[in-house]
Amino acid sequence: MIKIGEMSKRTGIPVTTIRYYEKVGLLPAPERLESGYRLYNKLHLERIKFLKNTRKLGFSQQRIKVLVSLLENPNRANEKVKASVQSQLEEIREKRRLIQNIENQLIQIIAKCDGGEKSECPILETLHEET
Amino acid sequence: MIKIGEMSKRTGIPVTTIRYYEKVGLLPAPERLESGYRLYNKLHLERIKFLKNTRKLGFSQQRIKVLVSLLENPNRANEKVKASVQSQLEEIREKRRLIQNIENQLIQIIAKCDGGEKSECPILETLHEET
DNA sequence: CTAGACTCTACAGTAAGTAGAGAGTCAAAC
DNA sequence: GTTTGACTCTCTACTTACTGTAGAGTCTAG
Repeated sequence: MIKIGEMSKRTGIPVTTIRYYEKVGLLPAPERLESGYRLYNKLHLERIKFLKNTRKLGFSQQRIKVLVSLLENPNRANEKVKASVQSQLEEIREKRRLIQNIENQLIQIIAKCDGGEKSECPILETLHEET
Repeated sequence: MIKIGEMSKRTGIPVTTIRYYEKVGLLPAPERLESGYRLYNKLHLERIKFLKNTRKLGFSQQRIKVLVSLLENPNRANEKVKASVQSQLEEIREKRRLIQNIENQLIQIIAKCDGGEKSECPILETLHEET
């Protein structure tokens, strides 16, 4: 049984964030000492590692909640887990496409600047055009 | 001279967002009718198109403010414009790398699920591991 | 017994808008 | 002349996923 500071050290998640996860329902409320200090067990540690990993993979809290409820259900269909991660992959793919598109546009825009000392600026002009 | 609804129609930017741009200093405050209605001119139209384009390219408000101040300065060095867009490109590149990394990890994780009906779930197990 | 580290709750702030309430204004139809 | 519907105004609250701060209480080592 460990207190929140020790939990923070072991997981690398800030103390304030751990409390926040409890508040939003991603982490079950732990026991408390008489003083009100939170006391976490091994399951909480596992849960926080889970949250850390899913967060790193860009999962939204909404989607993490779905995964957590599957996690807590011993009769879960593992296909549902897979489906959730696949939806996440689709979202990420779409984001990557968007950002790649932006990257290409920026490269093209930068290429318009020839470094000339004229008063007009091809970059600013481009940024005013209709797209 | 047009009112805010017409401006919204011409630019595709919602009315509330136009007012918001004024509030945060990206768009100069326009004249007003006696009734208080905003009246925009051609320069405002140009500015909103500019904001629309830079926003589409993922520029932060902070960076857009830098560009706008260069835009407004007739003695600007065009090199500074280029430098700002190049910084933006670097940021976007970094984001793309990150998201590509996530995409690859998700693909690997999904591959671990063989669709078996067992009680253990390789995906959930992976999401509990230290990384 | 006291200093310093730790923990508690509650509230405010971040980026970049979006949505809604409630009130006032404008143009046109009747 | 009025009334209907569309438009506009300000102000506030909400969004995501936290982070930071204030002020108070608690624990532990010297």
